[in-house]
Amino acid sequence: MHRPRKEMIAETRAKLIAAARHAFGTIGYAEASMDDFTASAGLTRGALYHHFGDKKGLLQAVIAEIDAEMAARVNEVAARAPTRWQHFVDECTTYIEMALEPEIQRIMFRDGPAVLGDPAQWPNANACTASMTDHLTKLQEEGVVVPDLDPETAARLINGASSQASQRIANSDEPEATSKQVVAAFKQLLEGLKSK
Amino acid sequence: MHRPRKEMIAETRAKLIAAARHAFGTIGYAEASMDDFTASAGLTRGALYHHFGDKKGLLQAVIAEIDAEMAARVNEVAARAPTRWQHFVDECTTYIEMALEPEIQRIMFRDGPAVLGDPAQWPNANACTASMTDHLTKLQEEGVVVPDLDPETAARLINGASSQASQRIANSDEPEATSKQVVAAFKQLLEGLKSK
DNA sequence: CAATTGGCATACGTTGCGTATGTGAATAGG
DNA sequence: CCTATTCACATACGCAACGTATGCCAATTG
Repeated sequence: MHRPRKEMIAETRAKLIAAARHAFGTIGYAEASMDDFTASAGLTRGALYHHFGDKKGLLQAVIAEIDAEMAARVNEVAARAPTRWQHFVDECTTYIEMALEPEIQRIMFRDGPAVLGDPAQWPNANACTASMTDHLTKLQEEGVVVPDLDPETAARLINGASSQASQRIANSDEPEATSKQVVAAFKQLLEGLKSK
Repeated sequence: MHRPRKEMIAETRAKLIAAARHAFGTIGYAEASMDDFTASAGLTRGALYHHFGDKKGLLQAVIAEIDAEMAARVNEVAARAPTRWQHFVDECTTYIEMALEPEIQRIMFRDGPAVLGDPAQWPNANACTASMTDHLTKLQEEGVVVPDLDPETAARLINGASSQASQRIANSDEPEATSKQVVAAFKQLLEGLKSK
């Protein structure tokens, strides 16, 4: 039996990531005690250090997992939409919607950058931006978007606006009403990219 | 003599804020040992707890100080500029320039939000956004900016894009070239706010 | 079947935070 | 001018969390 061994290891890693993800997403990275959340997974810090080196390493693993999920969801929505521009806009709004989830907001937009630095430099967590950059490039080739514009730069700026958008909605007293305002303002900004 | 007493207290506060600001701005909030940076100011944690309650309280004080400085610099640049729209754009680019400083980036855009939460909810640190909101409101009244747009919401989104802009420039291999690209893309986004 | 690898736990030392308590100097009152 | 009180700040203590060093047992390899 070769499988059980490998499977147990993979399961341990998965359990640690899941427990950490929950802890980081609720009480936050700094407040999450390694003793506590490893215990909640039926393990100890020994397993954590063995697999991830340190607390930061585990955070990286959690972020990689979330990033993959986000990219999958964005690509899913990507399929339908009449025009490519509409497709691009939908992609952005989907991104904002996802960022509304407290777990994603906390890990990807607050604690992540504070602990690991500029998200643009993260190794395994740029799928969403990459996708947006792709679309912008193609829209440029089609003449929909102004030519003198670096696609990745634009994608990063839009990402920044998106995360603020989500935060504003999430912290609002009336999320519904605020959401309409925020998305409207966001789309207005995107209009600036179009050629006339 | 009533002054010496009051002055000593104010000096102590100032020394703590300065020492903390330097530590937070260089090694970061989490890594900054209260014992270390209070000692570097010739004091102990006793003084810190007396004046600021805890480490977070001191961070708030540091942030309030930086915010005031940033607002002052923005308002300074604000004076000249032919049109109000140009004035607004200059304000934004000045903001981006300021955010290039490692200390500001680290404290205001990375550690600050992680420790204290959404900057929009900070008590004494919204002078810049308030100023931008003001200008947007007036530009709307003048018909330069599209009418159906919440000014504060727009200001927040722009802030998000600005901070990303600064980070991209700061982490670039060729800051000069990148800066041109980033500012161009940023201005392009702002174009979207104008009425046609 | 013996040897070895490695996944994970246990044990220890260190560091940093928060609180409770102490002290000396400046102020206020008589 | 002398005493009492306040208050700015230091010292001392306990606790929690991290990182490392070490140990153990099961699974693999030959």
